Amino acid sequence: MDRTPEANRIAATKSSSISSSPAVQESPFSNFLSNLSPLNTATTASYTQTLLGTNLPTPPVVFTSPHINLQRETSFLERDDIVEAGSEVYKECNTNIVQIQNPSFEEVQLCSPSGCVDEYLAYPVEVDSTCSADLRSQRTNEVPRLLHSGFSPGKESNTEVCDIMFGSPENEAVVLSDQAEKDLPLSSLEMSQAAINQRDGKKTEELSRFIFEKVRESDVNSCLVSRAQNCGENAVKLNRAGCQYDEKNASSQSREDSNERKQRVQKGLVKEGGQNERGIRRHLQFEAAKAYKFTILGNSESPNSLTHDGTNSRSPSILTNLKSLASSHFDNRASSSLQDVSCDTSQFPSSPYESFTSAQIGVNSTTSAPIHSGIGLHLNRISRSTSLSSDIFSSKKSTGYLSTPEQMLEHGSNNIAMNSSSILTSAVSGKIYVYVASNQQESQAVTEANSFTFHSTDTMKPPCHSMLVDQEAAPCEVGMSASQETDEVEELNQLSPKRKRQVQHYQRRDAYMSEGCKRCNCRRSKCLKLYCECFAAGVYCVDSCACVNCYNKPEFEDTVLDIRQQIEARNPLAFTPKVVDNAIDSSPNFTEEQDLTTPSSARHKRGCNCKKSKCLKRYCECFQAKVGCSSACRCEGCKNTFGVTPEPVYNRAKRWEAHPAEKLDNVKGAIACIKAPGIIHYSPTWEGISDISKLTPLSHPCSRTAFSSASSSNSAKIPQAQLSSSQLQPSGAHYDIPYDDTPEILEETSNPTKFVKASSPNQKRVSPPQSRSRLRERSPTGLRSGRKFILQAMPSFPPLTPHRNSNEGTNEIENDDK
DNA sequence: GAGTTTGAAACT
DNA sequence: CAGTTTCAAACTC
Repeated sequence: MDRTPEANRIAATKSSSISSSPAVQESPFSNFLSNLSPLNTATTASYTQTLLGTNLPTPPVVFTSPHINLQRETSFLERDDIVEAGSEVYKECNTNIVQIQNPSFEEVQLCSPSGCVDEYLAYPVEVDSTCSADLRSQRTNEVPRLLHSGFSPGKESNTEVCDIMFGSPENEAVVLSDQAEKDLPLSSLEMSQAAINQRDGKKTEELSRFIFEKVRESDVNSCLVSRAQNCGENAVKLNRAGCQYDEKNASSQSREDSNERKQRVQKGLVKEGGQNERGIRRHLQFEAAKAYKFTILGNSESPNSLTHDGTNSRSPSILTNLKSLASSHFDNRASSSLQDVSCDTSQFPSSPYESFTSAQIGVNSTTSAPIHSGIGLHLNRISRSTSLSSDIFSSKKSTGYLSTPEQMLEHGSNNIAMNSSSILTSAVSGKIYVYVASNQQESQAVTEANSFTFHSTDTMKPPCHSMLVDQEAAPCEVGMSASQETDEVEELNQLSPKRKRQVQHYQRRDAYMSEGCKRCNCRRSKCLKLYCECFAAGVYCVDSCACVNCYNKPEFEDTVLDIRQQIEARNPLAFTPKVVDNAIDSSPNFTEEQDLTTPSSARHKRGCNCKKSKCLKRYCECFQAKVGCSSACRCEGCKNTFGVTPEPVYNRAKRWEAHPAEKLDNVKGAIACIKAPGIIHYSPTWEGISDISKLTPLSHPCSRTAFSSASSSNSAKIPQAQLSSSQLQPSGAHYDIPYDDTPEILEETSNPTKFVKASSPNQKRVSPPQSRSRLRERSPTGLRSGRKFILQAMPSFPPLTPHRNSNEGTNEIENDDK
């Protein structure tokens, strides 16, 4: 294999203790960063291994949860130990994961590099996200390397799992044996075979029973979470491997087909729709496909280099990884969230694990699950935030779409692999960009979707999957808090009977059409523009759509992908969830007390721009999403009262007008919050720090409410003195604060007349919608991307705080300047 | 169901 | 980047 300059550089970097610069090398902070950064060690090592063909030990891709360690103020020495220990832990955990052994507390500790169980419980998102890779974000080689770093589950485990999951080898389709001879990655094929088996109803019960039992055995949530940390990553690797196979064996054919289709499409000769996908809405596997394209086609690495380990490629441990993911996701908050938002929960299997895993592997069950869209997608509207669930069903949909084994071979493996990848990347997505490329804004921005997607469980509408498949109108239950329902009932009672019926009609329609259940009616956009709700939501149109000349169908996948890429080129966040959960979106350090399913915590990411509807009609995206308008909105005469958190800005404005003194108190509170070591100190991430900006007169100064996205542009106005006294962590985020999400409250203080008009304060948006997002995207990269961000966002500002680590931060800046 | 309104998306 | 056009959903009648 040719060694590219990049490879040489990395190899050299590896041998030189992985330091980006001499200056950094000398910095304790940089060492600290290196220890915290999986890519610095694990990825680079794995990549080096791949390039050099050496048999280096499996790199310790152990996410040492910088947050926790910072929170606990782990010393550098401790961190070194942890990282080193992580190498062993990594292997240990892999073994345990594959074998699905009964977890023990010791194991939990092993899997948790910092030795703390609660850390991952407290930061499930971080844990998951760090283990995931948004393949779409692979602007660098980092992720591919990471994904293909040595993961070699035990053979016994392979056999065990494979046999149980897919039956004995003799029962397998020819595909498997053929692939086995070639020693090709079998992940996707196995998935395909599993789907076939499941479709035939041969293995469903056995599979489900196995999964559920195994999951029950692993009943220690914390362990599952910890496992998911590694499993998520490994699963991504495996999925990636599956995509590889697709690339090698299936993509050429499909690409020919797609090119041909594209040509026909351009000529308008293609007959839209196909029998094979009739009645089935399949999730667009944009991210997977994009990742596949990028990493395979656009990456300098040859496909072969991507898979350096046959065992890796064909490891069935993806299933166990999936299980672990499922376990982790259903664990604690995640499980409740998914269940809460379930669409027709009666159709769910008794066990969420069972349901989740079954869906993932393409079981053609009757399980009805949420679809949500994708980038992961993901309900570009509300439901899109349910990437997890939606992606789950994308797999199932693919299964349905591919009705024959031949199809599975030709398309299925690819699709399923991508689906799997999608599942994993989106479900556990979040902050992989931290380890990808600190300056990959687009990647980060796009990755945000994943993060939001997974996090915004509160807003997810279970994709009425059965409906999508069966084309039967099984109304989704609109996720809504009890209080919200009560309010709506009261409002409804006050309406005239006629109006009441109308409202009820809309509510029913709402429920039915709630994200994932949408049908478009496009006529001129060919369903290839964001006008099309299906396209925007990352799903293919279904037969029940009334669209005309629709190209948003599986057979036009390449076209769809191309169009989507074009759109994303214009706006990287175009396909990200429009509604995000404040709690999740804002910070990974949310607590158990925070109900992720509370719509009130959601907000429209970019905000609406209503002029006449007063945000009281469905024209308003906020209203449609049943979320309150936020500072991100530029609406006029806003009367949107949806949501409690964030409180509608206009309400806050009014309140502040009425109680200017309260504003001052809250400013003080905000400052106090910044200063509070016990509150801010534990969260070294940007997200956590950004919470400061969410202080509102009505909420606790340190609560994660009423996020003000619009404040970012004004954030530079924050007095440095306020921050200089803070106990912020020495991460990049530390310096991000004043330049991004400046507390709206602070600005309002100096401009009390700002809210005379009952409208969103962000009518005068200073920065593009994605600007803030990008900044915030960059920020969570925290330790990794801090330097980049510092350069870009605050080149002229000195370190803001006398924090003990401020010197390191200064060094970082200085180093970057050099 | 036709026509109108609305606001996001796309375009210039 | 602001203004305009296009588009499809939402809404009204």
